[in-house]
Amino acid sequence: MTGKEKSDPPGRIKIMASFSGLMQEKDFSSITTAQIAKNAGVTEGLIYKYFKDKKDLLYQVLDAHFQEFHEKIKIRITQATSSIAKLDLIILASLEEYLENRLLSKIILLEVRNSRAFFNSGAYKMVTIYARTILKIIQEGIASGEIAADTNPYLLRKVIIGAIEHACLGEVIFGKPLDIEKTAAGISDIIFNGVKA
Amino acid sequence: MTGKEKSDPPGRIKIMASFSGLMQEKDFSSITTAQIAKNAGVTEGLIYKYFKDKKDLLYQVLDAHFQEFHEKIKIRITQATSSIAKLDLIILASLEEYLENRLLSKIILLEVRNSRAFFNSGAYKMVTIYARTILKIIQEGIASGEIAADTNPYLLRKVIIGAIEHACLGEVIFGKPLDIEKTAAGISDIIFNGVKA
Amino acid sequence: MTGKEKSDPPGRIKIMASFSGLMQEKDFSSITTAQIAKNAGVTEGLIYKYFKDKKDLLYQVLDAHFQEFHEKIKIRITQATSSIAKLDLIILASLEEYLENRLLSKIILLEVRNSRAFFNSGAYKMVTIYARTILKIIQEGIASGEIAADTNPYLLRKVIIGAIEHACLGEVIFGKPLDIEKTAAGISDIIFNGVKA
Amino acid sequence: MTGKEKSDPPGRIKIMASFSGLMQEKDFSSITTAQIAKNAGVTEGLIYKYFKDKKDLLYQVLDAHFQEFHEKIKIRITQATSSIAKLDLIILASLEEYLENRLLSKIILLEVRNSRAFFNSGAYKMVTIYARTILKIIQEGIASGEIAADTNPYLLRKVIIGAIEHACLGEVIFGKPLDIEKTAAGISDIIFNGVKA
DNA sequence: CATGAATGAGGCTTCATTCAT
DNA sequence: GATGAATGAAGCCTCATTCAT
Repeated sequence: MTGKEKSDPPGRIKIMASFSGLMQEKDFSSITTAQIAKNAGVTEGLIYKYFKDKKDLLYQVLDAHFQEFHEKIKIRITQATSSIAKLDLIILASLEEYLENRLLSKIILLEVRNSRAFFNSGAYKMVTIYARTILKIIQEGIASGEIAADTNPYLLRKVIIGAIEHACLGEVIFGKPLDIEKTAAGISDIIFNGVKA
Repeated sequence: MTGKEKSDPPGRIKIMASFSGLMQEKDFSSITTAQIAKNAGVTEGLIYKYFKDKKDLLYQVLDAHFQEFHEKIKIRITQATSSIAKLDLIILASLEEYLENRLLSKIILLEVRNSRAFFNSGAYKMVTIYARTILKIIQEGIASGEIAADTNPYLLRKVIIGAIEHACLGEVIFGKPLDIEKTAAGISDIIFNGVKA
Repeated sequence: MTGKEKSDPPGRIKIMASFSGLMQEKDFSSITTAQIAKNAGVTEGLIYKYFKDKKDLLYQVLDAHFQEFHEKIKIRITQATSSIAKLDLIILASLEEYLENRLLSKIILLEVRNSRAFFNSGAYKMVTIYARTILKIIQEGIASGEIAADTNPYLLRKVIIGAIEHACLGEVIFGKPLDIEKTAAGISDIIFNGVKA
Repeated sequence: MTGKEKSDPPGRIKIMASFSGLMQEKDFSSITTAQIAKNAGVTEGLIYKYFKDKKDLLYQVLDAHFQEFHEKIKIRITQATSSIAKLDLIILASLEEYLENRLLSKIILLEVRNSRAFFNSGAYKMVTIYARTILKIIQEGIASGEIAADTNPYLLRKVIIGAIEHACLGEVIFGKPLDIEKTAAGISDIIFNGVKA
């Protein structure tokens, strides 16, 4: 329905797949166009038929992945009724996705922050939308009285996203296994109930 | 008192200063040895008299900054008595330092995660010590009954560090100003008291 | 007929030619990639599209020259019938080739010995084949009774090759002219008849 | 008696010794002044107090070694009476020295040929003297009727030196052990008696 | 739709060498 | 007699990118 997958030429698809694969193992700046092409069974030149740039390729791939990610989250949220339940779901779903989809998490956690250009990219909009979704739920929670009225919604969002991202770091960087459900529940518990005895 | 700065040759000092300065504006991989040298008023070759590598330069500079950072935090912590007060202080001090010392925060928040090599570097040990300090305080808090007994200390640490780091991101990347004290208080409030109404 | 020159891209050919030319005047380590490229009318980068290394370039060029060299020798040998006549031919042909083909002789006489890496290169195999050819002829000579039965074939080979190589040194290094036929005949006479009165 | 060893300053001696040692393992161009200095327990600058050049250092070291080498040979020769016996001795002694004194052989067999500059160096004179010694003995042999009258003495010398050097190559490059006496006897036999049946 | 030859800018690093102290 | 800080030139190599076919 996005109108993209329809008639994409084989070369384009191969390139994106190749790049996605490489991003699983290495970081952006250490992946060369030569590798991308070779890995895709395509010539280097072809990359520039479909992508303005190496960066453009990154953004387009990221875009595709993120779209999928956000779609999934939106669907799951509808299953929850209370705001807190929704946020719980987001925390859980985000952890799941981050860990399952290494490409996405690596880009969001590691790569993308390095490049100011990213923040002007289309891909960044998706991140923004994700963040806005969270913000809205928080605000609804405050409005509905579920969340304390004096809570700064922006700050809460930061704590939530920060917790999610940091919780994934060890896994993403060192490959340490992580019990997703326990972690999600724990984060949620800390943030909603506080840790004070 | 660290016994390091004493007899360091001028060139070495200039190089480190130059690099520190450049890191304020650009990210590691887009800083060239040529720039470092020019900016230091030194020849490129001299860099390799004092540093094995461009990376080695990064680590040594980071090391110096982090040492200072951790030193300050340790001193301030002693002023607090309760564990929660100590954690409050750490949150505040970390925010302050991160924002004041752009070099440090950029390296920790952005650069360093990209390089697996970093985790074998001496500089990483410092980060570990910082993390351990936080963990200890949490454990003391649990032992003393200040913090809920069923709290997972590792997870709490993740939430705290994640919150701190994420709270700084906007400032670090976009230069958005941040009210440090309010932010610190807010994070603390969320984490210790919870946001549930 | 070797099936190599057919579809070699122009750049590759130019680079090899340029390098061959430069080797005529200078020694390997004092030839720079910049010179090679300039002399070839090509950019430096292109070298690394076709050759892994500067060394790789050397080996591939050497390989091509040596192949030709050995081919010629083999053909000429068939014209001789006795073993001694064959060795005479080899001595003559080797001298001729060495002096005509400065590149080859310089590499074999001077450069190549410096680099242990050479002995693992494909080019070294060719040298081995050349040496083996000589050894076989000697052994045939011994078997057929032309050469004294108590001759150590390996040592004789050493003396032959040593004589050839040393005889060329003056020419190769100082450009002293050399009467090839007389020299060949002289070497042959010394080795086969001995110099004892 | 050469007037050198007398009051050589310690630094000079250390540098030469260090360099000699390094030449045992590596080749000239891959030994750096930094290594020489470090290995000598001296600063790089000091090298240039005593030697014009890195090359100059090479030549002076070579000179010392060669002088010793030639001295030994001269003494041994006097023990022989006939010219052929003398040449036999030279072949044997040369093989011995080459193999025992890796530095010397490596320089003569491998390094030195690469550099035209060498042939203007003082060290080259020594090689010349060595060569001239051999030539003289050959000429005496011809005059005395020991060696065939129609022998070209220059060519014979080439064959002799070529045989010696080539015989050592395998040992020097690959470390293949060599039975010196047998080899010397074999070379002598081939050259003086010929190999024709 | 795709190839593949070629570019060019610049990156990091090495090293012999000098000179003030 | 020796140090050690600093230089500068150049070397090899990498890589994103373009363009004619």
